[in-house]
Amino acid sequence: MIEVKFVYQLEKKEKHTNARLGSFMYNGVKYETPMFMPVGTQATVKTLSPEELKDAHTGIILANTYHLWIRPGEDVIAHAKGLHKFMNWDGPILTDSGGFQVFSLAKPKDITEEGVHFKNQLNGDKLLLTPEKSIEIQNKLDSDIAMSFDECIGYPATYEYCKESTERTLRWAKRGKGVHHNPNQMLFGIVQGGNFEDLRKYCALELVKMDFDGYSVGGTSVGEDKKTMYQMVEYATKYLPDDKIRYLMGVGDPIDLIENTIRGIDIFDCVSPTRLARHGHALTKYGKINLKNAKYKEDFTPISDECDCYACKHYTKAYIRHLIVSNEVFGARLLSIHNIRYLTHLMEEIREAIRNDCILEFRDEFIKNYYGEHDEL
RNA sequence: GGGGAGAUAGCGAAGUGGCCAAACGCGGCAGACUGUAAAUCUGUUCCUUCGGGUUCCAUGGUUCGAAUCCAUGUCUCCCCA
Repeated sequence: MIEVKFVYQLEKKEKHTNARLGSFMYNGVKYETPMFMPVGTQATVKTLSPEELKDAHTGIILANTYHLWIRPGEDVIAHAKGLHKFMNWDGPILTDSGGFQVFSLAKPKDITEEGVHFKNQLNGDKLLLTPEKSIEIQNKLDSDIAMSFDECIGYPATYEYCKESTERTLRWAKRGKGVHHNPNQMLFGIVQGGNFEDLRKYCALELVKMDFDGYSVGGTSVGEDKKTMYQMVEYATKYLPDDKIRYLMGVGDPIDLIENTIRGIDIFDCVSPTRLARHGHALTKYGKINLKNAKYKEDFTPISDECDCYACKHYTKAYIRHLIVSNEVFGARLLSIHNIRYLTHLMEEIREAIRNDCILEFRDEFIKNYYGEHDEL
């Protein structure tokens, strides 16, 4: 469907911080960064149609190599002429490599130099995912951005472990790059290194030497506090080239989007808007609210008066609460639509603030509202 | 009219002499969730001034001790006429 990979354009750097405004053209459409990417692990952003995603101003979406590998299998998707056709999404797609599943599913003993041994949770089969295999699968999926196969290190981790793991992740990055031949697909390297400045620096510089199409910061949002996360991001972005896109993996808390934009990140992904939605939570300017709370039982106002999403334009908190409490999927859909739109709108505001060189003021104002003295918190 | 079974927390349902303020499920209330093994998980759910107080249909009894045994009553369900 897409003939050439897209090119990131750095358009502006904010005056007082490392925040960046950028863009790229894809399929005749201009996309702007900083951007938030919803996660669609199994070739679907849970409960939402492509039309609903577009209405929520979604740019890139994510899919997952590991999950699509074990079901339906990359060949099925190749036979469908790629992920875009398979799932009817003509916007950009980024595939995660399976590196997060090393963190979430594998045990330390399952990780070897060759790759990572998994047990297929669907049928018990023994699986081996290697850097080469991950790239081969992503080639077949035909996503627009492939990720290097890495180990997402948990937190806390010792210096020795982080060093060993990060060096292996670098070797894996090199091996993956060696077998990556899809001319329509970009390949990103992933900076690991835990919360150790020298390891982050070393990893970033080594990846840059390998010349990837973009760089991401991994190993965050794995249990560390916010201060540590921001530090890890600073350690990494400092050494990444200006002309390449920077992607912070797995981060989606609203304040984290702002803080890490300030530290030079361009794109983010997170399951939180859709998962929180399925669990009954709505993101608002005045904090996260839990619609399951009894106080919304007869609240016949929208989640937000200012929000332009389908859920806010047509439905009340009381109705959505009823749906969630009744375990009706429409409730999860409405909240997913809202939460994704909330984050894409937040990114629009962030871009506007960068344009106006007032991202710090924007952050302070945001925090005042989001964490202020409001009963929603 | 005759025979049988039963009544336990908001609901369903275990428990049939002490380890019972009473399992478990549902419902209720709240919390967590960050490259999705997640429409999941956790806590809590008689009252309380946190010392304790009052409970297992009701009343009376047996017993050191009763949701549990006995008597009577009330109510419910089933079968036969």
